[in-house]
Amino acid sequence: MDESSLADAGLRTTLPRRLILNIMENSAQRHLGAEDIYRALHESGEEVGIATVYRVLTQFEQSGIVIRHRFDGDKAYYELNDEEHHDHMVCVECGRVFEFIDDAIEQRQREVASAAGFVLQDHSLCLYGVCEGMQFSEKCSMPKESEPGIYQVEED
Amino acid sequence: MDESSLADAGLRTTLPRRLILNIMENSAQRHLGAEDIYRALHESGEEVGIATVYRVLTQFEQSGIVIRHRFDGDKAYYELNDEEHHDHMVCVECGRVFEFIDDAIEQRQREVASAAGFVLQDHSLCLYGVCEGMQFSEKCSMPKESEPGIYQVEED
DNA sequence: TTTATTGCAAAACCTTTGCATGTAT
DNA sequence: ATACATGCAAAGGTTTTGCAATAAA
Repeated sequence: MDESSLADAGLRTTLPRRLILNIMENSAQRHLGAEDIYRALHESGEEVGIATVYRVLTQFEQSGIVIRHRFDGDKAYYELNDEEHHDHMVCVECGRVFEFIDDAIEQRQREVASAAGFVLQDHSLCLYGVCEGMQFSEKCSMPKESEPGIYQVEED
Repeated sequence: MDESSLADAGLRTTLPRRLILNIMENSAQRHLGAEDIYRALHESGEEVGIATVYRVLTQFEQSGIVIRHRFDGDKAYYELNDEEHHDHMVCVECGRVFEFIDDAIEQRQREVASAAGFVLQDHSLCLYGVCEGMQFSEKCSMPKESEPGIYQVEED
């Protein structure tokens, strides 16, 4: 995912767009809210308006550069679309977001949709619970989001 | 689910609470937004403030009388908690919400969580697509929500 | 130069809250 | 009588929009 994705998406290569793309690529957190990005911009001295952040994120979503999530709260979270579909687990204690892939669930969803005559376009699955780290300590000790963190469960 | 559920929940039996419970029990739509309920109240001549609607729905959720969903948009939808867990399919064309139960998916979620050391508390799964009715006509011809509409897919 | 993009402030939208009044127990 | 519930209006948080100024093509 480099800057050419902007051109590919039919978006002019502007400073705000390059900056936001950069932040999302280099953030320790894969899942960022608009306000997080706005804050990161200002912390690095870049004066980009919050309206622009929202507009850019919306354009990024429409062109497939990012995926917008709305886990459980009232604000949206954005993550780069790495073309590898995954679902999410959110720790209700520490708020951290984990990703996982499970082919059996994916397959089953297709069957459910098909059985109901539904043409499946998309889905969102989010598990809520307490992560391993928070079960035994105040501080979460699970791998950071910036580390490889996709759990692939073995098929039976 | 009758009015005694209010007492069971430790909530005083007040007019607004009875009215809202009634609307949710008798609505053709199982999934209602706060505004929908507010409108229904006013259409039947009951003067209940929108703040009360929100407060009552929050209390209902906290006492397990209703379940709050936040499908994809920015507003919340509430449905009576019939004690039978199910997931949802939302038609992106007509907006109708369908319910389904799939034990294989439920089981697999437990396995995924467990494999990640996660203590699972809850989950939300929503499939998005085009319902059968909308594939062939302008008008959706799928069973109305008020009719029995839970799709139970056979296990393999 | 032409068209898209930005910034600002204002508004839209859904939801929550403070406070005085009213109601259930 | 007491504690809880309500209505109103005001405020909260997030996201969108109008419009004049600016920058990319």
